[in-house]
Amino acid sequence: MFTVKTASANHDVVKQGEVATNLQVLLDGYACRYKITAGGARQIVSFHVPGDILDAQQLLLGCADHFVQTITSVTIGAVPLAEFRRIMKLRPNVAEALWRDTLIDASIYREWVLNVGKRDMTSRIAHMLCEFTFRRENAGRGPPEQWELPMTQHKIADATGLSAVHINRALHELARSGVIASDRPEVEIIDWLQLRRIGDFGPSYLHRAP
Amino acid sequence: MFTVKTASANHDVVKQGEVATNLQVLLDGYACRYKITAGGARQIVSFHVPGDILDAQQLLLGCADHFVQTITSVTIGAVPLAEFRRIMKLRPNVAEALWRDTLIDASIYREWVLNVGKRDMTSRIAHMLCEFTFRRENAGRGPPEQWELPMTQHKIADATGLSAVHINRALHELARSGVIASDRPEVEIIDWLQLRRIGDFGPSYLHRAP
DNA sequence: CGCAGCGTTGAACGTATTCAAAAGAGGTGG
DNA sequence: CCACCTCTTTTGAATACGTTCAACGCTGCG
Repeated sequence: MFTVKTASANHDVVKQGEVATNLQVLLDGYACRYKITAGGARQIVSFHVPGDILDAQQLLLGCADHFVQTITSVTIGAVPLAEFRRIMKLRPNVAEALWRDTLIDASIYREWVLNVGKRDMTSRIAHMLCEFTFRRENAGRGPPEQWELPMTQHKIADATGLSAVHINRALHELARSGVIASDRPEVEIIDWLQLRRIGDFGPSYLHRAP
Repeated sequence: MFTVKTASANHDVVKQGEVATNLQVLLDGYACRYKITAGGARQIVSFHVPGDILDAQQLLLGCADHFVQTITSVTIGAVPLAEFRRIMKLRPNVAEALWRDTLIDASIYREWVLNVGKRDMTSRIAHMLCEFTFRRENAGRGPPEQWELPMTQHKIADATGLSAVHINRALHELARSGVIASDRPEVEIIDWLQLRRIGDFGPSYLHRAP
């Protein structure tokens, strides 16, 4: 038993401090998870593609300690928490699958800490592009060679801990060196292997099929 | 049924690429979890205090995608994985508790992405000190006012994405402004509230008792 | 048409890094 | 007990990377 709802772009579907009543699954569109400092600076901590669970945390941890915002218009499947807990009792496999999902999320966060903490501007952005490309394809959203980048440069900046100005320059730099082609908003990966090399990207941390 | 072992400081107890045969629990001492870039740069993604599970990930996700290294000499409890899986089948509560633990880990990683991505030098270091102080006390390792800092400045640098030189300067800066006293290796928190304010630290993301 | 958000560009600035060098602390062996 | 080695901390100076500020063009939408 679940309901389907839609939301427009740039809308918070999970709010900090809120106690969830539903388990939300992203069915179509893209979203991002972010936190804010006391000073109001915003850091995107993950991107989400169709198939991702948006608030697994609330199942066991009370209220949300962050926000989840839509990037595009989305459709979301919502299962009442009580209902979901009942299913988990009945089918331990479901609980185990969710737990596995949580472990993968944690693995991705670790990679992001590394990305934001230790890689330089170009590498950092390339890595982010690689991850999104990979997950996008993995979610069955079309081939990795050419696709429309759903997020603004400002959002990429918030995700990489850089300024929007630099994202712009780095994207042009990558285009000038022939790794990507960027007639916005279309992004074309021209040299996937080179992009992976620049971004120091190895997909093993995503724990998906090779 | 579990065995207890010891390890000296700066020893890898979980290695990247290794498939675990045991579930390891830190019983005494401190440890850190880290990843490395292709260029050899190292980023610590979490610190660990007694009571923490060091390789919950391997339960469901095959081989480790990172390292766990001891900071001090430690004692570790090890439960064979097969044994542990049997316990989980028998007692769903244990599995749920572990899952909950994984969710908290993920929450901490999110905070670290924010910390490394968006906070300035001083705030970043103060936040790290706050978190460690809080978790240390929460693990029953003595009062938060005064304690020995187990990690070197180099490790703090690796954890915050800064250089060791800057950690040194920032620590002195914090000492000069009277927030901490640092006659190394003893650290004394003089003004806990001020340190929290500087570090923009709110413990809710740790999901512990207030 | 006019407004708002996004992308683009240049120049000045600032923060943190890097390099280099030396002093202190702890451990080991002669 | 002292000499020596290594690791950590400390300090200064030059450098580099990314930020900030400001302004303008573009596009889509009301």
